Amino acid sequence: MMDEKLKTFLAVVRCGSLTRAAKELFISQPAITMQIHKLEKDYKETLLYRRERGIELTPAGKVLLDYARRIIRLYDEASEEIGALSGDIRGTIRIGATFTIGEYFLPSVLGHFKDEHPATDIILEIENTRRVVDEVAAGNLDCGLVEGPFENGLIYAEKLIDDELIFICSSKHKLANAPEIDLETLFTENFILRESGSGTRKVFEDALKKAGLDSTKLKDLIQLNTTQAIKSLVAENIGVTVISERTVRNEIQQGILKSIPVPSLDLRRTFQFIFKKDIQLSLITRRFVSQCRQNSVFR
Amino acid sequence: MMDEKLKTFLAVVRCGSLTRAAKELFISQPAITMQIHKLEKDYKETLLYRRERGIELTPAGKVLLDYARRIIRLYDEASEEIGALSGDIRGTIRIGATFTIGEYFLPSVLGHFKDEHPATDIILEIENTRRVVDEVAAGNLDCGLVEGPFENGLIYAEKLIDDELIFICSSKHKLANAPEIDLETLFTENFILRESGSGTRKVFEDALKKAGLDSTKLKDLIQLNTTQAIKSLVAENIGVTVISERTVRNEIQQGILKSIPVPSLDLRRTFQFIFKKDIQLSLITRRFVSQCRQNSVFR
DNA sequence: TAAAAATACTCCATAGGTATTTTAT
DNA sequence: ATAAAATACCTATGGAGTATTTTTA
Repeated sequence: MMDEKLKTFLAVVRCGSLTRAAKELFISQPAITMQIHKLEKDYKETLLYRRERGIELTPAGKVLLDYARRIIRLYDEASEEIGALSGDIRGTIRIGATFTIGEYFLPSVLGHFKDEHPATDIILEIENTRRVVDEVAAGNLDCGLVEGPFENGLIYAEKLIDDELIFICSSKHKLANAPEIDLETLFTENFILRESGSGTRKVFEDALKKAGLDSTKLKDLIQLNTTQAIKSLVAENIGVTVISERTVRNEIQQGILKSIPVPSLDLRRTFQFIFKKDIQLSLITRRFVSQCRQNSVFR
Repeated sequence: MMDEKLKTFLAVVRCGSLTRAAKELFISQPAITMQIHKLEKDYKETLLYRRERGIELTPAGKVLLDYARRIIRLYDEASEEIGALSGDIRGTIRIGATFTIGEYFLPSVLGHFKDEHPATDIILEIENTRRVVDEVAAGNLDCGLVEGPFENGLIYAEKLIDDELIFICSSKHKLANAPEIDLETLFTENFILRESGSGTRKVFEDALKKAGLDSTKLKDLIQLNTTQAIKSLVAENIGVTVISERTVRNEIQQGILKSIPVPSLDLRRTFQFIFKKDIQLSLITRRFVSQCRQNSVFR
């Protein structure tokens, strides 16, 4: 089970000698020799230079070492995951997220996750991108969800989704079927926005600031603290708003809400999952990651 | 070699029956039964519901199926890669890249790649992000390098680096030690830029356009078609320029060039490697990807 | 020449084969 | 009733052990 030959190969590399590996694995040294010979016969390449004091890897050995580690890791993860099928998964997961993702997207994911894994403890730390990246790199967090660019050689990043804020109005609004509109014209409309400090509001204000504009110019501001309430008010044609595209995709398809095209503003950002490179993720972390990938808020 | 039991399990799932799998693998049906029983004993879980017409996977079977595929894929890749160590790698790699990456970053990578793998054919298609994404998703390209956000469920994306354009001047320039500067002030300086159509120029003009500004306002424009020449002119204090940060990192560290902080403009983008999901990359593609990850232009 | 790896030889566990029975619908 | 899977039983391969020789710096 689980490819004893590859495990032996890993032990030999780790120990630097067949004899020491034999002691570590509690089998005889000739058994080790045989297993390595079998691998060398299978791959038709010498894997080890036999030196007087221990061994050294050949180029083929180096390639196999990399693959052997990944293969054995998968075997381990498979066992662990199948073993965890019966019985609750226990343990703690430490997640880092930026404000936008942590407050806006994660609550529903964490709800589902806690339902399915009631015996786990979840620690969510909301910080800015730089802090999340640093904490993941330092090993203080199991994974992170960030949207900004960052530089850190210890981090492996995988794109989750792109998020885009769009301007919307009711289908009865006078801008409902308008062609492209500039920001000055749009700013004369009544705006309904999330409160200051909300993720969405922050994305919007940051983009305005980057474009050299001032959000205080917005007219007759109505503030609400839920996306749903804002959508309802916009649908009632009380005003317009800026909102994450994926939260209104259905309403737009049904014709209840309309998107207002504003070409001069870029409100897109890429949500990324980040992990510490070369670290084996815990079972519970892998579960969380796979739930995020499947969750509808990230599709 | 290569875990016959897992291969048998995959064949059984593929065929939907032990008997059919036995025929496909040219071994007896009881042999298949035994191998599956061994797996079930190892993992202490039933893997298959035995139905009258063929089999169905249990939850544990589904988990193992996923891992078995990944494990067998790694075994295949290991064999292929070790086999390729002696003798040139042959074949064709079709790479898609955006203008910015394809013209600006890839040439040096492709140079090295062709040196190390002279027997390969490289097809580089330079298109916009949307086209590259679509062609990779359609299977017409082996991989893609893009910098923009995109939406496509068939695509797996992995961050490569973040690229940032910065404004620079000579250390003798009057802005060399200035604090934050707004764009209007900066635009009164002599600008030295790449020609229209260059990747860097396009990033810059796009960002200006997004910020509602006009690049034609730039004063006394000098145009050159190489980054090196621009760096030399800026160092000679002939003017200022906007340039990819990583191409001047050394000169800034040595104090030859200075970065001019302009807070109102965001010139960052994330370079991403993209692949078609659930497709096994060819050996040559994997080699190219690993060379890109290691190449200094992406660090 | 001394430590480490390879070989020689024996033994037994296990994987595979054929023939047959049991199971599930 | 019948197709498919499980079991019984036999054989042979190969992996592990001990004892010993060969290799390498």
